[in-house]
Amino acid sequence: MRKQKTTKTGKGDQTKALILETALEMFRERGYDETTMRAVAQKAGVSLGNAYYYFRSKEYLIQAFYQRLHDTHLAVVLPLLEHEKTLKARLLTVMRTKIDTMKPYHQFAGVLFKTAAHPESPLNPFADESDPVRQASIQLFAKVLEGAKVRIPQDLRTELPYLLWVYHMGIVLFWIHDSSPKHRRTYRLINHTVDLLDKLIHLASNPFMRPLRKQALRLVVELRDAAETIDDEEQETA
Amino acid sequence: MRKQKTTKTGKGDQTKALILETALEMFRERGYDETTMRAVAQKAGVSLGNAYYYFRSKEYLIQAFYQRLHDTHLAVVLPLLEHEKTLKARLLTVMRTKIDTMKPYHQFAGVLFKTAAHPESPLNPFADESDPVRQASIQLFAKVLEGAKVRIPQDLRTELPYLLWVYHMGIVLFWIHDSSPKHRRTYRLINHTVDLLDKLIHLASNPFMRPLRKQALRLVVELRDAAETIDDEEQETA
DNA sequence: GCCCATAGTTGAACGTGTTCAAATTCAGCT
DNA sequence: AGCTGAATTTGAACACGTTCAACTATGGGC
Repeated sequence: MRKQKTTKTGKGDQTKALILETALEMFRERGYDETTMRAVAQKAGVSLGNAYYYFRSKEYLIQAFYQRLHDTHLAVVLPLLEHEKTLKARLLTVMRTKIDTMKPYHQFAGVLFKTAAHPESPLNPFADESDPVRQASIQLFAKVLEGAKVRIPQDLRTELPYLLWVYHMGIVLFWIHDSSPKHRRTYRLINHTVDLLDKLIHLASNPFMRPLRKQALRLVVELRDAAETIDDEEQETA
Repeated sequence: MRKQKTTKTGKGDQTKALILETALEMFRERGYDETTMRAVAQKAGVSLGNAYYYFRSKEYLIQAFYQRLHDTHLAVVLPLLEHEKTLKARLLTVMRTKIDTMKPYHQFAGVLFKTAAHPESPLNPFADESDPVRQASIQLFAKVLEGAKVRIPQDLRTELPYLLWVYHMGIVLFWIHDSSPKHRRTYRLINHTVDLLDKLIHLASNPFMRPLRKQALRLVVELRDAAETIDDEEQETA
């Protein structure tokens, strides 16, 4: 009675998937701005209005892009992580493969951040606790930590996945702006920052750093909570 | 012969200023998205095309907003700085007045960052070495440092104005997203981060931190240089 | 077999930012 | 006074994202 709705929602899902595939393909080939909703609809063989029936706006197509990207990255990085035991090596692997995965979308990614940085945008990666992609991404950094043979105090260990995710967002932001050949600058930045991060984490784990560490972590928690509460009222307005 | 071109460029400057004033006023009252170029042109008493003759795009109107904001902030903060002697107090003063100054534009500011975060945007505050507003803003933090009675090693002292500017950008970013009453959260964040920054600067100035400090500063310089070189090729395309 | 609520689909229409060829004004020159 | 080229100004036109009232298909209930 409630399970056998094969056609009811089935048709819609199919059309939605078709539009999404078409859009992502065109984004990859021509970039975001150069891909019009009309062109997507036409190539997908549906009407313009139909595309808007499934995606409230052009921006919402980007959310699907986030998801796709993360899945691809996971598939690449998880097997590689099994061979790396130190925190530094594991972080390096994650960051390098992340950039590798994003490469085909370099042009497209610029727009991604432009819209994501807007507070009212539904794509703002810092808002909306329930965003599954972000949670999954933070989860990956938790896994990076778990598998590493390193002693880290519990208070820091709790917040580190989130902090590493923020760091990783920073690297991505740099990569978006990086027009050097083969994005060498970004890879070099990853090498340097991971090395530095590794040292900082060890320093912060030192017992005599405890008071300063505690203070910094309190701040981090406050920031994170604020980010999650923010923009709540704007859901109604939209 | 070359000084007396009163009317030649004078007329244009006048029209340009008129359009700008009108636009900023409407931005403040209705927000950026709700202010159309047509409305600006009409209120300014010029044609739509004329507005585009002086401002290549709607975004270019924002650049003037940056400038205006900084000038206002300077006028407020410079007198106040004369009474503050410690680094911490001086930083607090600068940051608090910054938010005070921006308050009337809270809604508008969201869009500002949205466009500014786009790598190809002419407003990207990290690109374009020659951006005068950014230089002036960094200069303010240099002044904050100069007037403070604190011993800081030369290598750090050189980079600190830039680093403080980046920090200040982070606070502004938070403020844009902050919908708490009277932006209390932002002011609280400023209190906490300035306190932390003060401690970190003292820690980093400690002789035994020298190697780590050197490494971190090398990274900072590289990042800064990269940001300045970036997006150069895109000037042609635009 | 008919009905109807719901899911799905359509394309015209709106308002927007932006472009551009043409018209107009203006200062200096003859 | 008239000419010339540059600066300025115009408004129609374009392409786009988005909305919406209307239409069609579908499948479960009688």
